[in-house]
Amino acid sequence: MAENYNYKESELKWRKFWETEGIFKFSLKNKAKVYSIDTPPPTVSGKMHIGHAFSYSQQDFIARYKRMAGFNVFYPFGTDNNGLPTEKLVEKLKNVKSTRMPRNEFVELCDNTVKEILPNFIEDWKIIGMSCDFSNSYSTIDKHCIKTSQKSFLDLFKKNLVYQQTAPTMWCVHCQTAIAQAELEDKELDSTFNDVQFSLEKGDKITIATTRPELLGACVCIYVHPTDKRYKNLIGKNAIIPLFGYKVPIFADESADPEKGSGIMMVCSWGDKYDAEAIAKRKLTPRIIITPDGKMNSFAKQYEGLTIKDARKQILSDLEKEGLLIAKKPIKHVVNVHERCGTEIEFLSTKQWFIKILDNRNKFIEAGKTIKWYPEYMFTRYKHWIENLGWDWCISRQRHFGVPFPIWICKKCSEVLVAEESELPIDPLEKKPSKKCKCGSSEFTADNDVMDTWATSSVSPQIILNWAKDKGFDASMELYPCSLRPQAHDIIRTWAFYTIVKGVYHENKAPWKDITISGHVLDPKGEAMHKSKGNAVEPSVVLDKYPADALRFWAAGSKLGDDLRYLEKDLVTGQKTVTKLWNASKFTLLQLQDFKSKPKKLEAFDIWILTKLNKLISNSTKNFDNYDYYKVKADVELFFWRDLCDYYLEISKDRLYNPDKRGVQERVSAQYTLYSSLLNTLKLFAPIMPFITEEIYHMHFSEKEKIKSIHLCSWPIPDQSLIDEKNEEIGDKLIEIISEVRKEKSQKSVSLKESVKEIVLPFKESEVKDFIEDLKSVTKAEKVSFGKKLEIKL
RNA sequence: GAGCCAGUGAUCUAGUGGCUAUGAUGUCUCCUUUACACGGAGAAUGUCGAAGGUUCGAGUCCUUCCUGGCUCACCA
Repeated sequence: MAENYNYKESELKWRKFWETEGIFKFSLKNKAKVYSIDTPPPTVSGKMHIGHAFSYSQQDFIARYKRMAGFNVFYPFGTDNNGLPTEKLVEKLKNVKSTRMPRNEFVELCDNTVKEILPNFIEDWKIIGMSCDFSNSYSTIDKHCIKTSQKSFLDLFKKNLVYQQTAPTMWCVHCQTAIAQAELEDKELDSTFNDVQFSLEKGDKITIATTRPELLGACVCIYVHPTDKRYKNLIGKNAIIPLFGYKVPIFADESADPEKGSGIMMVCSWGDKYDAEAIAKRKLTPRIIITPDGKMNSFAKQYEGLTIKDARKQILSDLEKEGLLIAKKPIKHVVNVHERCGTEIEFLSTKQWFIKILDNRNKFIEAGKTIKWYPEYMFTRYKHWIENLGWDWCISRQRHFGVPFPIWICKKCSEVLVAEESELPIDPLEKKPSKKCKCGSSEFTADNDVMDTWATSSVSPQIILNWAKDKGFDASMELYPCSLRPQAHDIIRTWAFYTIVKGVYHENKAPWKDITISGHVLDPKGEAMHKSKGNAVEPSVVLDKYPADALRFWAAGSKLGDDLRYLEKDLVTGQKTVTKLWNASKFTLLQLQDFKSKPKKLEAFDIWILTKLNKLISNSTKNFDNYDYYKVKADVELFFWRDLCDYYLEISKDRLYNPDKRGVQERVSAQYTLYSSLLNTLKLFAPIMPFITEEIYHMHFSEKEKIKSIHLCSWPIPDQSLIDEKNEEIGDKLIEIISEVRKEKSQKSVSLKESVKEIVLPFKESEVKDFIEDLKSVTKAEKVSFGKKLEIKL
């Protein structure tokens, strides 16, 4: 055995071994119960980030445990590479603008770029030791996924759960597409709260406070609260819009808050959701003033063509010139921005596809209740999100690289014709429908729109299910619901929620039995990591310096749902544990070279450590079953470091080194104990540190156990016959004595090797006699006697 | 504004009613000991956020408050 462990060499070696030997390949022949994991397909970006390394490690602990625990683990790997995030990446990598090139060229460029970067991207997941079946990887833009996604749409269409509507929807003027509520983010911006003077027909003046003066030309009516005494006389009158000069009616409406601003509110098309509701309620004709690319249109008169920002500036300055700007207070306010680009969202009236979700909120909450959430409180977050939903799910995007809607629109009667399931996957821009429209016409147009990326990733359970079926999956293997959905908490409102929606609509039940939610990685100060903040840590940099096992060991240090700070010292601790395993194994395996048969009888201290080991196995099993990998990590670490290395290895040395003095059977007993303790420690650590455990396993145990990978070994079962509480209690007391002797030597600045003349033990001889020889050797005591009080005579 | 989570030695952390509160990192002292100095032995450091309450007994349960983080909402 080499002096030092070369993790770089070793990790690469085992990664290749697992792949060429197909260790994690899903087996159709395996008749064991299936444990299926609805793995998150990471969005293809340049590189894996540390948050990925963290949460994917956590799910891999579970996958590896379940595999050892005897399940036939179905653990496919996928990547999410369609839709806006992929387009953004391609635009950045290739320095292009999708709006400035032909659509098909851009789509092709996306396709090629994804193919180009995918292998390297996936490699990062292999490096951290993910035990997915990489021979079966899906991509959300591949034919199979497009088919599954389009099939989902057809099913919703048939069930009347999807509809197309022209209405004000949230719009990103930068990405030039509609977006969904879940894609909003808060951003605090500097702005001004402006008191603007409006005139009434008879020359009276009123003041309205607004943060959005550029929408003056979009104002269609004015609200005051019905009980607001100040403004009772305004109701029913008209107001004249400053700078624009047209008249709008003044209504009484509950939605005007007398406390806010001047208590008078202008309704514009559209400042927010409530404006849209107000205009619909009053049946007013909207004055839509913003173009899809964020400029002012002809309603803005002299401001036409300006950007929103410029129009705001110009209008404010003109108001000021006219003496109509009564006050301008600087404020900080929080606005909704598009999460992908940070642009403030607008409301535009466009034709979009929506999946009905508002009507069935209760169903989604009920379905959520049938899933076991780890940690439990994450369900509350899910529930609150649903309770606060304000919109149906807008799934159409005015983009290019994504799943096309499997529909055509009749040129003559505008009827929607949907594709047949057998035609899928289909691009209606390239293929004509196989039948005529109801009206007899065969002239159709197809939509340029594509689906929201979540519309596809939300069918990930169906993607892997259909895929398994295609591969000849035995129908008796229950795949839906999946056993587990692992993901991070930032996408509860998107991925988890949308997948449950689709599950309820397509299969009438929740998509998984369990869901585990990982936290985020924070910087050393406990703040969120952002590339722009410069505090992000790259896994490749970490892995250049530390073993992947150390990274995983660190990731095992926090419980599900908890955020974890990235502190380099924790990686050092992980690395030390790897080294310690190597060194302890070096010693142990050397002692095991001639170990063949079981001992006739176990020595007292051997029973002591085996008792602790079997209790540890029992607890670790329980903890892993509850997804409490952090407890397993902490318990095994403590057992290994303290009980096994600090105490037992030292205790066993005399018997191992001096069989002529201590007896051959006594040595065999120690060998047996070491074999069992080390092998089981390795197994317990294997899900967390797969590389070092595999390395050590292959140095000795694979030959004896006849299983080609530690990750295919069965999870240890506690041997109740080896648990001896009485023995453990006495052993613990003697461990304390050993500790006292060490303390005494340490305080006297004497080496631990130094012999002790006599130890007087505060026990009855009969009670501890089986331990005495080992106690004498480990403490280097020349003589042991028994008395009332502990005495250590150096 | 609402909800959720958390507040334990210098730092991070375990601990869901019961002996002198766990472990790690850091600090200090000692030990080159035949697995390991990426080690070992030991020491010091805690009014368990605050105040009340329940209980024979509370870090652990309840109430209120304070602080931090997250999520959602408001954002004329």
